[in-house]
Amino acid sequence: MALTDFEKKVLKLLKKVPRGKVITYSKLAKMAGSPRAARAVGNALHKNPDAPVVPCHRVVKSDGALGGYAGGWRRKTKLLREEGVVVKNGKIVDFKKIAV
DNA sequence: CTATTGACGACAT
DNA sequence: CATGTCGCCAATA
Repeated sequence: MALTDFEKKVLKLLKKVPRGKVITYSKLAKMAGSPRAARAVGNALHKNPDAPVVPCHRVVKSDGALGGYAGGWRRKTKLLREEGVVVKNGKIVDFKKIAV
């Protein structure tokens, strides 16, 4: 998959996110070293070399919306629910409480 | 090197 | 609260 350093960093950070919690693209970008590169982060995840190694579904938008997902936001929502995250109408409930 | 694009963010309307 | 516009960064053509 020839991932770039930036993408690798993002993936690695994402792996650290505990199950049942979520993280925002911007926060991930910030940890990766570029606080405004939320889009670039999304792009990295979209390429999705993750599979079972990186929980892409735990990445959401800054306002608590799910954002996108390679397999569709429906799937993302379902996975989050499985981990104990309550999602309502495409938005995360108590997002602030479960966000890392 | 420049142009286009995309799983975003903040602000204006 | 919903939608639209501009700005952001990195990857790719």
